[in-house]
Amino acid sequence: MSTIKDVAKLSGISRSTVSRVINNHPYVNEEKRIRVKAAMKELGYVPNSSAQRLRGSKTKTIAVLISRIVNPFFSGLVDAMDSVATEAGFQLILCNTRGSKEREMTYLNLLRTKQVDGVVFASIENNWDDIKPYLAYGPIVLCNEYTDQTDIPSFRINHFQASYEATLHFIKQGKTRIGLCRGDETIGSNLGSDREKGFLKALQDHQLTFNEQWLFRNATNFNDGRHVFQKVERMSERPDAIFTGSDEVATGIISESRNSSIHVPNDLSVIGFDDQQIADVITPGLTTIRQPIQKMGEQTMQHMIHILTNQTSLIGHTELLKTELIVRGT
Amino acid sequence: MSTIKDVAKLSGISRSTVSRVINNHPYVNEEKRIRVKAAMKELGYVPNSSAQRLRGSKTKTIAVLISRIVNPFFSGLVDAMDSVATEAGFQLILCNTRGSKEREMTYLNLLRTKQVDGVVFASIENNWDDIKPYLAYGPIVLCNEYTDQTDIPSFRINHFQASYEATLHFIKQGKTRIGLCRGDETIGSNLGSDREKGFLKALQDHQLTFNEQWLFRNATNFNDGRHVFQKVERMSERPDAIFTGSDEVATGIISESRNSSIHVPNDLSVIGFDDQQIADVITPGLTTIRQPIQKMGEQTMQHMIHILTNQTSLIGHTELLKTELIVRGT
DNA sequence: CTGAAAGCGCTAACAC
DNA sequence: GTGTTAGCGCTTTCAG
Repeated sequence: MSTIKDVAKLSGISRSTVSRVINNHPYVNEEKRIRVKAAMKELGYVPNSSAQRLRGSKTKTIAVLISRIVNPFFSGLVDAMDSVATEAGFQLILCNTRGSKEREMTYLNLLRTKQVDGVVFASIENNWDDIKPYLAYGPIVLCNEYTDQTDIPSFRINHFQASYEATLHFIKQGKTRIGLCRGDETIGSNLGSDREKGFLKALQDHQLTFNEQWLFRNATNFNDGRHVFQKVERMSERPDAIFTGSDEVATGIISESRNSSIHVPNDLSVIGFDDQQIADVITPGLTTIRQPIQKMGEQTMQHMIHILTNQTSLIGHTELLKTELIVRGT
Repeated sequence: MSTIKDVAKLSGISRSTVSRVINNHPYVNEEKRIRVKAAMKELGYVPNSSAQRLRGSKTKTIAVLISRIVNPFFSGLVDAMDSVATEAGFQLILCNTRGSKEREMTYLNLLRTKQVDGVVFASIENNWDDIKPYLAYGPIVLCNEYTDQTDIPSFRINHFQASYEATLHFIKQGKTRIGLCRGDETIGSNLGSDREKGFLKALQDHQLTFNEQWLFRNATNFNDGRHVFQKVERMSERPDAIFTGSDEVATGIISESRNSSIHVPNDLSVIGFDDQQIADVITPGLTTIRQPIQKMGEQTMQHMIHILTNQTSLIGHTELLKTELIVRGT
């Protein structure tokens, strides 16, 4: 493994000038620049990034925290972020927390140990109070998630409103016994509770009462959806519509309904969230709320890179992206 | 940001001993160990990983190359690898090549610049000749992909055989005009060509001829599947069955067929690859070849970590995992 | 068991 | 424009 010293020796030029060539400094004699480049090529020299990092304390690496990469919502987000990051010369460390608070803190420590320049939270497990101290070590940007305990930048949709609209759609269709699936109750996040509030507000605005039995907690994936349906099946008083927090859950419900006499959408309407590929392909087509996933990921990463590049953060900058209700068969 | 020097000063103990405490060396006086730990805590000290890397030339980081994270096959693979890596204290850098040779080489350079300890190829774009030289900088392990140009470890299925079996299934059902979708033609990879060979061998063994028109190249995602169907629709002599390289492509074909008079599976049978969630949910259910994605990812990462930990590689070790034909409606 | 000291490879003043 | 030099923060001989 050759070092800058070897290049200097071979080319007969000092280390500092070699370094200048590496970093494209101006004011380097053209002839020497060529000699240095030739030596670098001959030795197959590449700068050692650990040394550069130690010296410059920049890693050109960003940690992206998500709960499950296999969820198309998150892989879409990561994909969008990756495009922007790559373009700007940054790498991404994949931080798949699997919903674990401990793992989230472990990843957050990458910031303290200078292994990453910044952290993007696309899912959030811990209370903000526990995360806040890490702001001292580098920028943190939120994507999708948010909390009223802080005003750091967040790129997301208005979950209250989206939820209100979905519920309203049910009501307009004459549904009166409307249920709700929500995800885990993360203390530090307002996402789930805002969705619940929007849902309840819509019911309240139309004089509908809510049966607590129709609130399904911790429903986040396909199998959870199947279990939700099984529970519904066993109920004496069943909901006639369910607003789910994700297309995966909704798909699980629809899939499981096929083994039963309860018909979707005649007996049970379903609305999903995200507008994933599957929503368009399943029969009946899944009515769902489309999130601008790509835009959300791109804007988040652009902002992070802006902070990292210009050292200035737009504190309190919250970008609210538009959602759209996609009406299909369910 | 406090350093080892600060800890040494505060505790009144030398840097070397502090370092020993950090690294859990034996032979450190218990009382001193406690004093050091107290000082570390008081200062909120964390070792700077760039310095550790520079000194020790270990990064505890592995690069995973895939072509598209939004493909459920790859996100499943990454998820499995991540579990194993995290468990062993390694991080993953996500290398989404998007099918670009250049980007693949850029990522491969992480190995040269000592930013990662090893590289896993779960997709491969360049010719092996161009990748080979990088073996000098660290271990490379293949997952899913392979090439006969090298015998480095590979964890994968037998694509020839899987393809043969799928084609045989069509033949047993009385199909005679069988088409094939394959992905990009990567020079360095045998995957696509082996699938094609298995397919052709099955036809040949049953005295069926192959119409070149029914070979669809560069079909890798949902939209490609839709285009394939559109092409089929315009043909005067249509295939009565298509073996696709992925469930995504198959889903695209089925989805597009709904706007046409060609009925799946009556007029056109389809077999997918991977057995993704969607195969079970779509109607009609998609017949497909199940790959042991999780096991493949886990074994690959276990092997990589084994190499990194024990400095020994099982050259020529190819693990062939079992596939299973899942028969559904198409 | 512990401390002093020598670097790992690189960059950035600083002087020429 | 260019070379000399002093570290960045850490680990690891090598003596004690």
